[in-house]
Amino acid sequence: MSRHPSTTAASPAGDPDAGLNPQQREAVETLDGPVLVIAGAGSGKTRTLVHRVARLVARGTEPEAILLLTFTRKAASAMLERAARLVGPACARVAGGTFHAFAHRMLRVHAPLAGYPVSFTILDRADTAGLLRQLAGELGLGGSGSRFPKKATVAAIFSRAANTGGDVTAVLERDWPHLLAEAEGLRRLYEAYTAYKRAHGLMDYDDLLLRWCDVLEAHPEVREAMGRRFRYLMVDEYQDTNAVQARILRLVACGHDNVMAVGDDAQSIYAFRGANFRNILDFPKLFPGTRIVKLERNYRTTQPNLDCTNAIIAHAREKFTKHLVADRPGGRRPVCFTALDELDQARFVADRVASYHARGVALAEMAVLFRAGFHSFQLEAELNTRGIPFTKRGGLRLVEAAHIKDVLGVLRLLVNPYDRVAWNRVLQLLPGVGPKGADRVFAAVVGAPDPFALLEEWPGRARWTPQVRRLGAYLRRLQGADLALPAVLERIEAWYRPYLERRFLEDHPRRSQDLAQLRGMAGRYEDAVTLLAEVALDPPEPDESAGEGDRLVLSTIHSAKGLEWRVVFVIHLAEGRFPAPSAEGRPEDLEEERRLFYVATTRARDDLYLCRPAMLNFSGAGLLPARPSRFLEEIPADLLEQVAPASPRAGVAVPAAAPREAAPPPGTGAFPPGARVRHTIFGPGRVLEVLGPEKLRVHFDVSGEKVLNLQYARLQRLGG
DNA sequence: TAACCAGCCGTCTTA
DNA sequence: CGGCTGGTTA
Repeated sequence: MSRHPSTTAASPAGDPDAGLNPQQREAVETLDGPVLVIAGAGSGKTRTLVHRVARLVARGTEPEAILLLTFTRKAASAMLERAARLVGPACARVAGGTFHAFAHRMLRVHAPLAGYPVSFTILDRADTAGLLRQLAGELGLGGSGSRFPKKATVAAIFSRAANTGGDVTAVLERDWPHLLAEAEGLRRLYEAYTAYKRAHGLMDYDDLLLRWCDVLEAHPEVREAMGRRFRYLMVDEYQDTNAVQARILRLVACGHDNVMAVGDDAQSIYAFRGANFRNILDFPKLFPGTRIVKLERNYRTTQPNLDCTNAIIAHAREKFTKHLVADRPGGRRPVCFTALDELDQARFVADRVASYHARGVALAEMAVLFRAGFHSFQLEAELNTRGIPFTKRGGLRLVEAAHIKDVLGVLRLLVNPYDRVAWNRVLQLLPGVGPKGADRVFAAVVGAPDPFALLEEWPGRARWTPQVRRLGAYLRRLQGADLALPAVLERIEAWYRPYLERRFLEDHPRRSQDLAQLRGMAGRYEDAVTLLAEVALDPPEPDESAGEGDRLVLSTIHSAKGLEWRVVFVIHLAEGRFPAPSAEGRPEDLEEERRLFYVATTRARDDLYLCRPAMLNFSGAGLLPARPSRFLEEIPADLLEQVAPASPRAGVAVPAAAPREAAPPPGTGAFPPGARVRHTIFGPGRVLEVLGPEKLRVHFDVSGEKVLNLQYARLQRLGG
């Protein structure tokens, strides 16, 4: 590579790095060797990464030799576009994407080294749940009325086990002690699940990273080739990586150690997915000689907003001490709005949005953020009635809908005719075929050299035999037709239409629009394998192709990571909503909830609104007074401008006393016999008997009967 | 014995 | 809206 002195990086417009502060410059100019950038929110870390890419290219580094790993593929391409504007179109050739996409791309070549076929299939969450259900059934676990945990829990346990060496019992002891009674069954299921995936060419999200890591560890020639191919590695959002990702990074950087990791420990919000923000602390151990750079100047927002966000993170138990100082002058205090209820909150947001819009702020420059996907339902309704266009990020996605999965299931069979999850789905579309019938057909498919031909000559005498034969013939013809991807999808849709109409009597027109959209996206991908991987790893958002025009952004906080808007509303800042009830009683989870609140509030450039409804609709229990979120109460009152509803709406009582008084610690009166409840450790259950003013006998779905003392027990009322 | 259907329950975040 | 349950049907 050429070695221009770094200070003379060429640019027609003079110094392209003008305007960078000394810390950013230091990060940009340290081109060789390991660098760790601890960056505060809004400190211009994207800008820093962009300039470093530009600097590398300007001094003659081949763009293909630079690998930029970011949280989403979109973040990578946005950065590369900016870099291209800075030094030229060559930057577009920089390799970039998520760890999972990178691992997938590499495994499409090297999968056989990990004992997998090159045409393996990726299992998403629902696929995993379905497979676990089947395997549990085969092992005689988890029948109705048993105490076996829910599939989502099982999947979480297995994910953690896979990432920590495969010891299910150890994981249970640490994180799910109340499930230790099921350890034996879970261990058997884990082994069956692992063996099954390997035997049938299926990988879940963890496998993509783990198998790629295995290949790198066992094959020095592969990792040396990686080291030669990618000379410069950059990782954004490093606080959200897990131990396996750190190992992959270590292995891919072999031979040069030119790695820059950028992250903010205060914004670590993916622990539930195995991310560990202590990774940041360990980076210097992984890469000896690491240079550490801190970015503490904030360019995004104003001092009053920053005072508020600093106050939030000051309560974090564990943190690097970073005190952000705003670069921008002026600004006003964030507004804390106490709404009567959820409708009032929705109206307030819609009013303000409309008035900003009238004053010239584009809708797309404003965002409403919330903890969970369903928290925005009422607001969506309000926006619809007022005709304010919006787009929603996070929550349920196009590719998770049943009809899309049906169509993709057929595509998966064409790619991998031994994909059990796909067979299951497709076979059960046939009227009369249920789980048992699908199992029987699949059992024969496993040993068949040509599964489609086998179906064509299906010998069974069941009523649905002709349908199975027709399906086999159809699949064989489709496979032989050798069509381009959009044409294949068109054929699948035509075949699927009768089933669609049968299955979704009410709303098949809407669903078939989704299918058309899927077909439209298919043109972008070269083959089915790529489409399926993209859909699993980086689900395309339907709105970005169809969403012309100016739209307000509604987003979960997780999906808002790394983005910013002029005006930000955070809604549902009430106990019971935020922090998430499931974090109750788990100090580590509560810390993560606080960091999540921090991420939300640091998205605002100009105006920040913190909204809390004083009354909330709790499922089953009805409308109840809700205390403000504990995180809201941690902010010193003088840092916020308090706003209450102008006039109470008719028919809605405003709780007169402070809401904290309005909801005393619930006595047994809140839990009558028969009520559905949830306990932080024992999970859901039903009240059997009230034994005293503070004592209840409860039957828990998973762990059976317990006597609880309400003075200590954290019990939550559910519907029912 | 397996599939189907109606009704009920509860909803966290995600590559 | 989707997953689960329990009763009904072929």
